[in-house]
Amino acid sequence: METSAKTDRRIRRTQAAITQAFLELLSKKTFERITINDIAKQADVNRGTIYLHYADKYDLLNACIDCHLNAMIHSCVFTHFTEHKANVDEATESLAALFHYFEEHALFFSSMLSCQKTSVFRERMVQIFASVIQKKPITPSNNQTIDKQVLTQFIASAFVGTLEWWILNRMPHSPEYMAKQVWMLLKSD
Amino acid sequence: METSAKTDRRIRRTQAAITQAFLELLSKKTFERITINDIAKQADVNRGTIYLHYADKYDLLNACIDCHLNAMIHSCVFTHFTEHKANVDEATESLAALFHYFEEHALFFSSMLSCQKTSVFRERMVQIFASVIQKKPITPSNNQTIDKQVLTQFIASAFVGTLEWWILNRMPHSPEYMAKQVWMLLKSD
DNA sequence: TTTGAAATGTTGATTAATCAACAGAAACGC
DNA sequence: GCGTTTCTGTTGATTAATCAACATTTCAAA
Repeated sequence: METSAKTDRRIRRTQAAITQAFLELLSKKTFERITINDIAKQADVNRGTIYLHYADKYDLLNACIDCHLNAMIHSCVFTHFTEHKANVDEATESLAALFHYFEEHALFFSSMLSCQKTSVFRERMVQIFASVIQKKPITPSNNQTIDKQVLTQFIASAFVGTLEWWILNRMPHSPEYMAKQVWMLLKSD
Repeated sequence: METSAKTDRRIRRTQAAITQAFLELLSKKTFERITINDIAKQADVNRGTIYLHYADKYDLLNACIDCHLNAMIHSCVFTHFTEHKANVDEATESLAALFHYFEEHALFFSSMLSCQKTSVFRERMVQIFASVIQKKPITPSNNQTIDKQVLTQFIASAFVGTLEWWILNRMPHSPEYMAKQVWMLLKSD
């Protein structure tokens, strides 16, 4: 992803404006009711310009999902809690950071999770978490005959499902509390 | 000032970005210490682009002054307090709105007033207030042999001086209080 | 159903912004 | 003082964004 290194400043600016405008609109309207005209007006960009970057609003949606999931992963020092040395403090801090990211962008995630494309978005969430988890040597303990892939999918699904529940139920607990709870559950595996 | 009607969207955007960046920088550094590079970086604009719109940073400063003084005049329903029917409530409300505008943009005005170009900025302030006052039929009462121009200059100077004192002394009174006081003084003339 | 308004996606010509490179001026530390 | 760095203002070639216009399509209301 050699993004911002050499890309023209105008491209960076307009893409940022478009995606931000799109997210702003997503906090007011549902995805289906958002038009290209709306986005262009909100982003202060010519309507035709949007088509220079995205085929249609579905393409834009996917790009936004990519961007956001990527930002989410990078927002927390996510690598910590999959390391051998299971430093409890570091791990829960990382998890809390992740929950904080969700809290901060709750509008986006709840929009994504509550619209028709729920399953698509959930699948992509699980996928990206699974790929992150898979990169790290997980669960040195309890190494009975448990398939690594199965375990990865198991953890990722549990994680995403918990996040989804937390977001859609308007975050009934604090990020720190959730981080603690999830960490305890992860350790027991 | 047929500004936004037909001007290219890109011009509007970049000029807005540049002037806003300039104001943001003015709240941190003094004018003399601000470089074109700083402005370009803050505005996320190529350095050369600035020269497409402004000859140098002094030209930019003047343009910003124009813009800000214009916005200030239009921010309050300023016409009220120069009308015949001296509705006290409306007048003080307008004045309070004006003081509120100053309070909100105190950083800009204090930067302008406390730098070397104090006199230039003050003169322009007096000038614009005088032109606004002059447009309206003022002081129907007490119409002794008082030259209208003299009166205009008198009021404008008093007004600007009071604003300047208020800003540079870190706004020791509330906008409402100042509006009341100034209105009482204006009525006595 | 028909009509009218708004959204879509695309086109070509035009314009603004970018980038890299330049030479000269000012500012800074040694 | 001198050398280094940074800022300045300008250049020309290149690219991205704009605008107006177009034919379709969608959609809501008469």
